[in-house]
Amino acid sequence: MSNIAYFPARPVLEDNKPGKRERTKVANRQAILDAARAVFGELGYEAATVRDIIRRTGLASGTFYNYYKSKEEVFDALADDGARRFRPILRTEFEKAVDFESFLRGAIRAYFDFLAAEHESWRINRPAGEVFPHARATPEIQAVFDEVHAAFAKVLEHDNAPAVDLDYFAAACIAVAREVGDKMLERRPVDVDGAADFAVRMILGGLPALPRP
Amino acid sequence: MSNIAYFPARPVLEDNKPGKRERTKVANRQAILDAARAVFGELGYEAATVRDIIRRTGLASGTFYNYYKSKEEVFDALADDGARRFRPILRTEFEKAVDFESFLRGAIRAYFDFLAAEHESWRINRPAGEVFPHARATPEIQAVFDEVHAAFAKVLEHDNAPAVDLDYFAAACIAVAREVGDKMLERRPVDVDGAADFAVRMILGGLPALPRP
Amino acid sequence: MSNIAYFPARPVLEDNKPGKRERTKVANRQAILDAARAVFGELGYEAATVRDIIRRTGLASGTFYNYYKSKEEVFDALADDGARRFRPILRTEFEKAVDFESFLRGAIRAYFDFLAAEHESWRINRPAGEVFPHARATPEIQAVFDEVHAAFAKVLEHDNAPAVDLDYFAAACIAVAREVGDKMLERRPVDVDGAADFAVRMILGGLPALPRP
Amino acid sequence: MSNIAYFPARPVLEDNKPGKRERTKVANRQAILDAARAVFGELGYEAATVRDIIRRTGLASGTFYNYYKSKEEVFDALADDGARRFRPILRTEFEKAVDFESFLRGAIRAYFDFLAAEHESWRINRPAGEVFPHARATPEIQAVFDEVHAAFAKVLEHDNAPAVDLDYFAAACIAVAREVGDKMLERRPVDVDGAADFAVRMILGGLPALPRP
DNA sequence: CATGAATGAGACTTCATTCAT
DNA sequence: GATGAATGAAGTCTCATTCAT
Repeated sequence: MSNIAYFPARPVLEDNKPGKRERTKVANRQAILDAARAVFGELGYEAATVRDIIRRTGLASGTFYNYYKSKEEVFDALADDGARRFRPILRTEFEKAVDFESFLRGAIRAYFDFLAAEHESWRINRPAGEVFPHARATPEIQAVFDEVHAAFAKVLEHDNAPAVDLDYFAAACIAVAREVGDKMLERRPVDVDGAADFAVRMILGGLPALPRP
Repeated sequence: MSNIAYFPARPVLEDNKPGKRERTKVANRQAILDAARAVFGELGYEAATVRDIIRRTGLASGTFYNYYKSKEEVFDALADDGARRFRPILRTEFEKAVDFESFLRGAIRAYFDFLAAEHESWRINRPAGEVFPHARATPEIQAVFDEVHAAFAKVLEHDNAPAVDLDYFAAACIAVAREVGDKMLERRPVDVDGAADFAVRMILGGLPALPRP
Repeated sequence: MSNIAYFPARPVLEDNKPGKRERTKVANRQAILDAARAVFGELGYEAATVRDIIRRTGLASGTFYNYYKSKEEVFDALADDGARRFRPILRTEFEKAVDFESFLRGAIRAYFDFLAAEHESWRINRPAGEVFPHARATPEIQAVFDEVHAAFAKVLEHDNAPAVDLDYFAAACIAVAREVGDKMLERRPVDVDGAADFAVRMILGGLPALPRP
Repeated sequence: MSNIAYFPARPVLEDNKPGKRERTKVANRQAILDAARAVFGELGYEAATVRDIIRRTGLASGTFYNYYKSKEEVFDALADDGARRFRPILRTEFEKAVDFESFLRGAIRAYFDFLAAEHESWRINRPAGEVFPHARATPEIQAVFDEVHAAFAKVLEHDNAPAVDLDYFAAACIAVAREVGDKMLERRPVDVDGAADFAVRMILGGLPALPRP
């Protein structure tokens, strides 16, 4: 069933395929990222040490520092990574949307799907009360927030919706999505549809609009 | 309206005049708490060390351990302290409330007032992106959440409001309050009334109910 | 023959004798200094590491840092120590002197005696070409130089000697003393008298005044 | 006057036009030397690392090791370089000399000229108290010292001067030259003539012979 | 109880050097 | 011969915690 080709040691450089060096570099960077994700997941950000991450990669200690300067830097790389993967998804939702409601529904649904998929890597053993990693404001994460903000502005304008305090509103929406998403992950089975429906109704109509369980 | 049993008030000493030993002990404990608040404020929780706290205290290093076992413990004491001071306020609002709306408005307003007052102690120099200290789920903070939860349940029942997913709802409300509160603190002048109005409307009616700026 | 009193464990604090704590502190500081002297002697300044010094003291690694911040700092302490011990000797010579010649002779003689006495601690295994530790300009060493300078000025003035470029002259005298002293230490037996006589004559009369061997 | 055999001159390539590989090799070696000079000048010998030198070179780290085995080796190459350039100068002075005085004057003058010319490369940013690089006794530097020693012996013998302790004397002369030379470099404007005159008189006649400023 | 020096584990980091490309 | 990433030994130093005074 497997048809994975086993590459011979000597890299073929016919076209502009990267040489072996380049490939190990990429692999190492990824290995560090993976190890870091696992370690942060198990110990939480604070308790984790660079040492722990290194140990898990199997690389030499010095190698870590060829890629990242500190625990903080890997962490941000990790966070950015998530944000960077989410942005195109968000953009797609924006493009598909016809009005605010459809955008909101699509975005939240996409976010919850994303959360559920990422869940495994992050949720394991996180010390109670430790902050969700994406809570840190890396530039990439900030960009996502900004994008949400901008999308809201555009879509609401398109709807000829009356002006609101967009700063507060976007913050509140993100907060609702984050918190409900968090709670969603704690339930079994994980009910993305239900959670998304709740969050959307909450934002669009507040308490009276909430679904009856 | 309220018949929730609270923890007993701090026992009042007969003559209200603690002996010397007692006074020193209380003073030391307070000194540590104050130093810790300042240090956490300046360095953030992670970067702060027990050493830093001790240094600022002026006490001997060993003395610290007569009061707290670790940085985490002081932090929790600090957080609990906030929660413990907020709980009676919350309780008062609960007692004054006549329906859900009045409770929500009162509670949020009280929370924002509380935030604004505490602001000074916490906000200074916090590294960008660091999590607000009250984000940690200490028992005392959890108790506040639980209390909100319970109060919501009672008040909504009293209103004969239709059932909702209280867990999601309370989480969402707290999230909105927290986030809008945070944003409020960033604006000058700090507008408690406006922020509270926004949060309440958001929760009660969602987007269509929001105030026009 | 020995009448050294063995002090009981419990320190007697009748008068202001230092307690045990104080005494270990002094002892530790001295132990570090001694270890450092030995290590610098054996490995040279550059090759020596803080670790080496610690190892030799038998103290815990952290203890070192309770006393000195770095290798450099111990080194300077060591150098200062020498300078600090030499200054009173120099002063005495200054006070005994009746003219420049007697001061010069006394000072150089004292310096060479000092060198010879210190010799043992420093000379062992010093890598060829490594600089003599007193070559570093610590404040205390600078003070000795300044004192020589000042003494020269005073004594020459007292002699009604014609003005010379004191800066060059003092530097040259110190250089001669240092270098001849160094060479002196390499010979067996160490001939302090001969070396001092050479240096003094060199300074007072140059080549024609030198002793015939 | 001189019949001292010197090391052979650098072999002149037949066509004076090195092949490409040869040119690169020479250029790299020189680049490393230049970078090292700069780095030692800026950081001092001890603080400087091979890394620093490589970085400044722009070469790959591995390349360094095709030329030198260690920081020490480059340093010695650098020092030797100075000594090697100075030796012919010294030799010329020796050949021109008619007696001790003329040799001494010529040699010191030449040394101070040399110092003043080299000054720029070395003096910049040298940490206070760090030793002048040529203080290290590399073989090539030792050779200069030995040559001074030998020249002194020959010239003094030629002068039918009475025997002196040549070892002390040469050491003292070098010390005076070094120290006065150092001080000379600190003054503005740099007065080579004055400094040389001072050093020569000091050696030839001691204090009474010094110039009045 | 307060004190504060000693402890030593261990985190962080750099560096010289190697070696596959 | 040039390259530059990987290596891992080793050094620096901090920190929480203990415990004799």
